[in-house]
Amino acid sequence: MRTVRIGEAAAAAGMTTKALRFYEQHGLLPPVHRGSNGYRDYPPEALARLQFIRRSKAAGLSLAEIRNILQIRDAGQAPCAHVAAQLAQQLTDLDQHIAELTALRASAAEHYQAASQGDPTQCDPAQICSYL
Amino acid sequence: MRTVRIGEAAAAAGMTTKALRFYEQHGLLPPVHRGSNGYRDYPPEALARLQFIRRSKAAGLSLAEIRNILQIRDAGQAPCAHVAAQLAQQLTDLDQHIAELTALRASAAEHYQAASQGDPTQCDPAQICSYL
DNA sequence: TGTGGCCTTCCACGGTAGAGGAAGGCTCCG
DNA sequence: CGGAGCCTTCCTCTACCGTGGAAGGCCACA
Repeated sequence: MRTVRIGEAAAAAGMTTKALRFYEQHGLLPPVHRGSNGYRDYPPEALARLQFIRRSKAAGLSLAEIRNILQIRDAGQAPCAHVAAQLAQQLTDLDQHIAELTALRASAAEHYQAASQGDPTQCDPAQICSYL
Repeated sequence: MRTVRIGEAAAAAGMTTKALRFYEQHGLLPPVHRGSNGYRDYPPEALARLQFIRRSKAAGLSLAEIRNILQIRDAGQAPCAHVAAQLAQQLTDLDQHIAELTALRASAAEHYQAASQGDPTQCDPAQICSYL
C-alpha cells in the first residue's frame, strides 16, 4: 500500500482536488503529511474517510454534520448514536420542507388555474397582473 | 393622495426600507422622484406595485421572475400569458424538487432504521460509521 | 532543454434576498 | 437649541459548497 498524491486520491474517491483541499481546510480531513516538495501525501486509509464523506453527502448530510460525526469517531467513540439522532433530525426537517413545498405547489396550481383561464383583456394594468 | 417617504411606503407594504432600496437597485422599482433633500418620494400608485411584488413572492416567484413580469407590464402589455407560463414552469420545478426530497427522505429513513437498530460495538472504526 | 502535467498558494465568484452598521444630513418637537 | 427618528450612501456579511483562475514550483519524458 503506497501513499498517493492529491490528484490520485481525489480521482479514487470521485472528487476533485479542489474539494479535498476544501475539506482539509474545513476540518473534515486532518492535515495530511507533506513530502519534501510540499505535496500532500495521502495514506491508503484516507480513501475510506473520503468515501464516508461521499456516502454521507449522498444521504443528505451537510458538511458540518459530517464533520461532527468524524470528530466523534476521531475522539475514539462510535458515532452511531449521534448519526441516528442526526438522521432523525433530518427526517423531521425533510418532512417540514416537503410540506412547505407541497403547500406552495398547491397555491401555485391555483394561481395557474386562474391565470390560464382568465382573460388578459380583463386584466387591470394598475394591479400589474390580476392573477397573482 | 399625497406622496410618501420610503419608511411609510415600506410600512404600508409590509416591507423594510432596505428591501425597497434593494428592489429599486435591482430593477423591480423604477427610479423614483427625489425631493429637494434627496429623499425618495413615492406616489400612491407605487403601493400597488409593492403589493404585487409581495403577492408574487408569496406565490414563490423569484425576484428575477417578478422583474420579468413587471417589465412586460411596463412595456404596455398584459403579462398574464407570461405569468401562466412562469407558473407552469414553477409547477414542474416544484414537482421535481418535491420528488427529489421525497426520495432523499426515503433513503434517510432507511439509514435511520439501520442506525437505530444497529449495535455500536459492531461498528468498524475504519469505516467511520457502518450505517452510512 | 523544453514542454506538458502535476502540485502549491491565495483571491474572487456564484446565487438568494436582503440584514447590519457606519458616517453623515434632514426635520420635527419641546 | 438639542435630541429622536427619519433619510442618504457605501461596505460588509449571511449560508452552502465548492469552482475558476493566476502565479509559480516540481518532475518526467523526448
